Amino acid sequence: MRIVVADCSVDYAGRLSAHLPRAKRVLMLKNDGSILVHSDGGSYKPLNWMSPPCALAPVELSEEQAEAGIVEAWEVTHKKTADKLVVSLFEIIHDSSHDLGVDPGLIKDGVEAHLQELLAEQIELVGEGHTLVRREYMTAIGPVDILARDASGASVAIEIKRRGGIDGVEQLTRYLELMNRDPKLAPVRGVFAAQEIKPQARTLAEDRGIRCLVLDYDAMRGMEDQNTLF
Amino acid sequence: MRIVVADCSVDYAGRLSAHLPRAKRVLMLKNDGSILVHSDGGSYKPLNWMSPPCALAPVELSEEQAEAGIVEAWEVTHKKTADKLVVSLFEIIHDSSHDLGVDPGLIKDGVEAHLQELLAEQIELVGEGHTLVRREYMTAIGPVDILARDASGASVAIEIKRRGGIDGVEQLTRYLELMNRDPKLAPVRGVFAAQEIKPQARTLAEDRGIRCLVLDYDAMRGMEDQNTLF
DNA sequence: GACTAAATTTCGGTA
DNA sequence: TACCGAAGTTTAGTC
Repeated sequence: MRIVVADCSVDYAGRLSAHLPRAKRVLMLKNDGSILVHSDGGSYKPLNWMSPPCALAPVELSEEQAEAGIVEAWEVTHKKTADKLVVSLFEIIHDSSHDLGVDPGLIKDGVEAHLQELLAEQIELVGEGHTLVRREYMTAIGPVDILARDASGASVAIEIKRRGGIDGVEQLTRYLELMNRDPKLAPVRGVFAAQEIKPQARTLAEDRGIRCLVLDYDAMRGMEDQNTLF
Repeated sequence: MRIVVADCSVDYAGRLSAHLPRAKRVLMLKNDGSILVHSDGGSYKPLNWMSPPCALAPVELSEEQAEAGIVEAWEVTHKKTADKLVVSLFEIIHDSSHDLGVDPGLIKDGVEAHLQELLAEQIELVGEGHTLVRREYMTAIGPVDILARDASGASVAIEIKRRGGIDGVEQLTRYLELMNRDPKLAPVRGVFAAQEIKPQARTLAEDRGIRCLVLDYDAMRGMEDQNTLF
């Protein structure tokens, strides 16, 4: 990892063309040849970058460039596409390299998977008398998050999302269309369950006869803790 | 902007829980209080981070922490949510601060917007005798990229994507359903135009009677250059 | 490897 | 300001 703080300008040509006017920035050069150009604001997304696999090579300066005050220039080219990033350095303020080694990586406790697990355990939240058939019920076009039966024994397909948007309703609709063609399952009702359901998604879902269910993650987790106490 | 290279471990609790075991990493502390934790690989996404608005504060070390070899610890808390990131530093290898000033920002020449513009100008690419009605034709559920008429005067709704996937076909399908209920427009045919159309998206589109059109961006841009020459 | 769906998405535009 | 869709999305999982 090499870190350079420099007064620079950057040009990118690839899937689009972009230019960064001259300013002081932080350049992070990773070992795989990739580069990130960061400013002092924004979120984690760099102003510009080149993703691996790519290679960085110094550019021989033309007279015009030298006269313009450029002291060094790099060309970072992608190895598979024609993407190219050119960094022109006017002044190098800081330059250091560090051997970081291989990172052990992030360990995360997911949320959507956990939500599905919790709802499978607390399936009665969908409605009284409901029973779980199985999680990740496979269909030809992908797995339905939860397949259950209601008190009368009818099939219920449940799609779970952290944030419920229109795409989730579309996804569930596709599953329902398919499942309702299966005489062993039909009729299948749909339930769209999410921690938060956007108004347009709710409208679309209800228009299609899909019930919406807002999940309280903390309450469900609390229930789980209670259950595991005994 | 402060840059710290350190042997550290990181814990995040917020929308999910995550942990980074002890290793050497680069910590980028931006002026707005935000922090990025980068390793020497991956793409531009940090291993962990805290987005602004947030604040960084040193943590007083407990005896256990000191005995474990922690020399310093930071707590970065989000100002609006309850998100929290804790960085435990075992050894600081590098630490420097730099005043970058405000960045002038990225200037980019878009692609999808440009594609839409080009196709509106070269609407005959959709088919001989086609005429443009308007770009960004508003419907109750959002704007259709292009509304046109074919040689016979029938409406044609065009959805433009850079990469055509299933979601784009779904989007267009929603528009078509709605527009076909409008007697002033119906019948409306659909055209799914993209630089690249995925096979599954093509199948779904054609199954629904939507025509697929692969766009050659460079050729279209070339046409535009020709047109502007005269 | 191709494709799909999720993301602690972030970012920009519009109502 | 909230909502929605795009992103040079990236990333993870499945087929």
